[in-house]
Amino acid sequence: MKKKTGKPPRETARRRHPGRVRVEDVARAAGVSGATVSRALNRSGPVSEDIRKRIERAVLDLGYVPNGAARALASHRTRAIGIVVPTLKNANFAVTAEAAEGRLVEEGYTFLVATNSYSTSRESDLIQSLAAHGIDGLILVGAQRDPAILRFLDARGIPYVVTWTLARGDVPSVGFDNTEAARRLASHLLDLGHKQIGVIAGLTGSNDRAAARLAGVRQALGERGLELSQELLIERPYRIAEGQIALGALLDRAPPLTAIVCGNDQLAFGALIECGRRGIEVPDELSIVGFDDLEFSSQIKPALTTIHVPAAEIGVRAAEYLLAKIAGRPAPVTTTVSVSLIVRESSSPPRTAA
Amino acid sequence: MKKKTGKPPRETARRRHPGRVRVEDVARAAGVSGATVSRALNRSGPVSEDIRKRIERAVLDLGYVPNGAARALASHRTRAIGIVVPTLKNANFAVTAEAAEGRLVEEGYTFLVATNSYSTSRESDLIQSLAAHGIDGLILVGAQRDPAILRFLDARGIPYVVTWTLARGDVPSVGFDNTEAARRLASHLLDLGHKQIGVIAGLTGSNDRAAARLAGVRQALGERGLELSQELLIERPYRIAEGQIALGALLDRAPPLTAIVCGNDQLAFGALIECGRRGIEVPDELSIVGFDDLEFSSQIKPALTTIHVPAAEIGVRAAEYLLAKIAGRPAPVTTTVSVSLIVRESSSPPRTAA
DNA sequence: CGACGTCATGTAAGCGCTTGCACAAATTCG
DNA sequence: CGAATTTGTGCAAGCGCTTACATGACGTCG
Repeated sequence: MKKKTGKPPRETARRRHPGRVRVEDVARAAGVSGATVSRALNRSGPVSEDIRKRIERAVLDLGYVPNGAARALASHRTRAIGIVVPTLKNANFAVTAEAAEGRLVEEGYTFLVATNSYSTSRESDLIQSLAAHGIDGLILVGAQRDPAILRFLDARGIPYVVTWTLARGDVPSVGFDNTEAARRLASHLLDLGHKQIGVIAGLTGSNDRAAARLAGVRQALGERGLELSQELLIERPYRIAEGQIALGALLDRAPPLTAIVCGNDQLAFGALIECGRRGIEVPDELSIVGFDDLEFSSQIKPALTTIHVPAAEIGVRAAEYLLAKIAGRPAPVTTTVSVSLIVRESSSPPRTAA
Repeated sequence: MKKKTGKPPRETARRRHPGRVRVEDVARAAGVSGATVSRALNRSGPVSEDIRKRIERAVLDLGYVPNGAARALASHRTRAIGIVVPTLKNANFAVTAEAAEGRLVEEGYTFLVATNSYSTSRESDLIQSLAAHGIDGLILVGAQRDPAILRFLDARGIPYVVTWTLARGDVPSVGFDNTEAARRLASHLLDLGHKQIGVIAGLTGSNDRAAARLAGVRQALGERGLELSQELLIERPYRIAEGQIALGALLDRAPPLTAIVCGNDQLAFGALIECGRRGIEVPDELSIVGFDDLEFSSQIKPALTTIHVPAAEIGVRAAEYLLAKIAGRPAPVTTTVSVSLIVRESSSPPRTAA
C-alpha cells in the first residue's frame, strides 16, 4: 500500500515553512503572476502603476518578506558585501567598516564582517568562507596576502578592493601612501631640529601598513643622511600598554632621544602616559608623534601631533567602488584619500636646539 | 526557425557561471551521486570511508566551493548569524561583536553586522533586512524596541538574544543589571563621604542601558536620603569631547560638586581632560568615575575608577546561546555576566571630608 | 488599413543543493 | 537458513525565486 512505484507527487513541499508567505501568495492576492510580482519588487521590468500598487498592498497585507537564498540562487546575486579586517578593536577599522556598512545599507546590501587578527592565512580561510556563503563584493585591508586568494576571487568574478594602502599593479585600492605619510611625519620632527629619533613601530612582519610607515621614517632619515639604528627601533602590537612598555625599553637602552615616532596613536598614547609616569615633559624633553588621529588624540594633554587619516571616507569610497563594479559602471582602480599632518602639542624643537 | 512552439529545452543553464564547479561535477569525478557528495560534505548521512576519501580528493582537485544560496534554499538553514549594534565606534560593541564572530566562525557560521546609531526604528528595518537576507539567529543590544519586531522574529522562528542588559520576561538575554552596577558605583562615592554628586549620563531617551545606569545612581542616592536635582544631571552622547563639554557645563551651573558619576568611560575621560585644562585636581578636588573599563581607563592618569564589564564574554555567551538554540539544545533564557567595581585613582574621599 | 514595433504579462525552466524514499547488499538473529 | 534489520547509495522532487521567451493588446506608419 505504501509502495506506489509510480511517481507519488510527495504531499506538497517537503518541509515548507508553515505560514511563510511566498511570491506566489502575493501574486494570487494581487491577481497577477509571480513574474510580475518579482518585476514590480525589483523594478526589473515594466509594471503598470495600477498593478504595482496592488502588489505593494498585498505585500503589506500578507507581511511578505522575500527569501534571500532563493533570490540569490535564481539571480546569481546575493546583495551582500563582505569585509575582512584585522580587528574591530582598532577604531580605525571599526570606523571604516561602519562607514562602508552605512553606504551599503543605503543600497539595500547586507554586510558580512570577519576579522583575521592580522593573519593572512586566516584571511584566506575567511575569504573562502565568505565566498561560499555568497557575496557580490569584498573589502580587504592591506595589500599583503597570498596572491592565490586574489586569483580565486577573480576566477569567481567577485570584485574586491584593498583599503588603507595603495596597491601596486592592477589591484584595486582606496587608501593612501603610508610610506609617504610617515616620511612627512618624520620630516616634521627633523625640520624641528631633532636628530636623535627613536621609533615604536607596529608589527611589520604581519602588517604591511606598519612596514610601509617604518620605511617612510627611514626614508626621511636617509634624506638627511641619518640612519635608524636597530637599537632605536622597537616593534609592538598596536596597544596602549605596549606603547608604555616600548617607551620604557627605548629610553632604557638608548642614548638620549629627543623624539619618538610611533606607528599609530595607541602606541603614542601609551608612550605619552609612560612619560607622564616617569616625569618626562612632552614636548620639552621629548617629542612624540603618532599616526591615525583617533578620537582621543586631539583631546589628551598634550594633544598629539599625528597624521590624520579619513577612516570613514575610506570605507565609503571602498563601498562605492564595489557598487560601481557590480553595476558594471567604470571605477578608478586606485582612489587616493588625502591624509594630513596635524601638528599639535606633543612635538616641538628639541631642547638643545631651542 | 526560431519559433519552435513545442518546448525547446533552453540550451543548458540560463546563465550558469562558466567554469563553476557543482556537486554534480564532484560526484562524477568521485564516481558517486550528488546525494552522496552532499551527505559526505555535511556529515548528514552514512558514507563509507572509502567513498568519503574519494569525494574529498575530488573536492580538492576541482576546487569545489559550495553555493550557499542553493544550500540555504534547500536546507532552510543559512549558517549565518546577524548582529545589530548601536555603533562599532564604541569599543564595547566592537569587542562584543568580534568575540561573537570568533565563536561563530569556529562553528562555520558567517557573521552579518549592522549598526543602528541608537535608533530603534532603524533597528527594525535592519532586522527585517537581515531576516530577508537569511539568518539563523540574531544578537541584539539593549531591551528597548518595538515588541512587534520580536514577534516577527518569533513568527519566522529566528532565535535571538538581547545583550548588555538583562531582559524582562521570557526575552533571552546575556548581560548584567546596569541599574545595580551603577548603584554600586554611586554607593562607592557615597561611602567615601561624597554628598554633592553630579551625573553626566548617556542619552537616556534612546539608550535603555544609559537610563538604567542613571536609575541606579538615583537609587543609591535615594538610599541615603539624597536626591539628584535636575541641575546636577546632564545627558550627552558617549563621546570624549561631550564629556569635556558636560563637565564644564556642570561646574558652571552647579554648586560645589565633589564627585561626578559618568555614564561611561568616554564621558569620564572627557571630564578628566577638562579637569586637567581647568587645573582641577582629580581626585583631590573632584572625584570622577566611569563605566565600562575601556582599554585606556586603567592607563590614563589618574587611572579611572569604573565598572569593569566583560564585553567579550557577552559576545561569546550570546553566540553560544544561539548555537544551542539552533541545535535544539536547551539554553538558559538569562545569562548574567559579572561586572565589578574597579577602584583606581580617580576617586577618593572629598577634601572637606578628608 | 494591414504589417510592425511596443508595452505589459504570463509561462515555465531552471539556479545548485538537500533529503525523503526506495532499494540492493551486507549483517544479525531466531 | 530465511526473515528482519542495518547499512550505503541513488533517484528525483522540490526549496522560492528570477528571467528568457511567448503572447496579446495597442498604437503607429507607409
